[in-house]
Amino acid sequence: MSIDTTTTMAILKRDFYNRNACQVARDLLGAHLVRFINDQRVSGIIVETEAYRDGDAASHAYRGRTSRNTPMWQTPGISYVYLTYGMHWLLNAVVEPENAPAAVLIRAIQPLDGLDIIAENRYGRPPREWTNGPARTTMALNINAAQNQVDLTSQSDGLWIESADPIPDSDVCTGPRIGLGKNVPEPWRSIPWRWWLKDNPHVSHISKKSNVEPI
DNA sequence: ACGGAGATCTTCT
DNA sequence: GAAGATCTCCGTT
Repeated sequence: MSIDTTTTMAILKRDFYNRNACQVARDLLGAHLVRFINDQRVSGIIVETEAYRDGDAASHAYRGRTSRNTPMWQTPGISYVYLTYGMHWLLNAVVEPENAPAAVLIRAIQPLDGLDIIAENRYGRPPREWTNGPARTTMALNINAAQNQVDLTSQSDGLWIESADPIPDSDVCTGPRIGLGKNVPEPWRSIPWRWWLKDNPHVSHISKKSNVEPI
């Protein structure tokens, strides 16, 4: 789909995040993930997300609160950044009311501003592979442990999300979440809690093996 | 284009 | 001690 990038942006407020993770994941499609690096704006359009909810066996929060997953219980609208596979940082937005552990994983963006910085951060890779995955996205935007538990509703920490033109349902696809452990039981294993923009070339490469169905 | 394996280390059992 | 909300490289088609 083509995307209008001339819209006037507004930073998403806490109320936006204080909702069911599935609704937030759906509505984050098309929003702009923005990072400030060396006084330069680096951003991308969110094109793929996943929801993780309370009681969800695939969620980090499922077996209770630990030092790592504590942000999931905290104020909606903060970040939850964690290290996976010993080497990759993944960015989540914490959602739902405080004490209801839930988050939305940002799985892919379409590069928008600061392409020179993104190219530098993803040196040697073709543009198509700059941000088409959750760890590729954090590498492109210099996101790591320093961005854990920052306030996404404020510019003060150099990482926030802005609203843009709403995406119609006809341009949204859903499917099962990617990369879940093989011991994750049904219905969580195949529940369609991943959302992406139809035909967008920047969705995560690893997800392209999975099924593709419109809402 | 696709598939398999290694990388690498924190977190929790 | 094992398992990850993954990426990259290197093989083969």
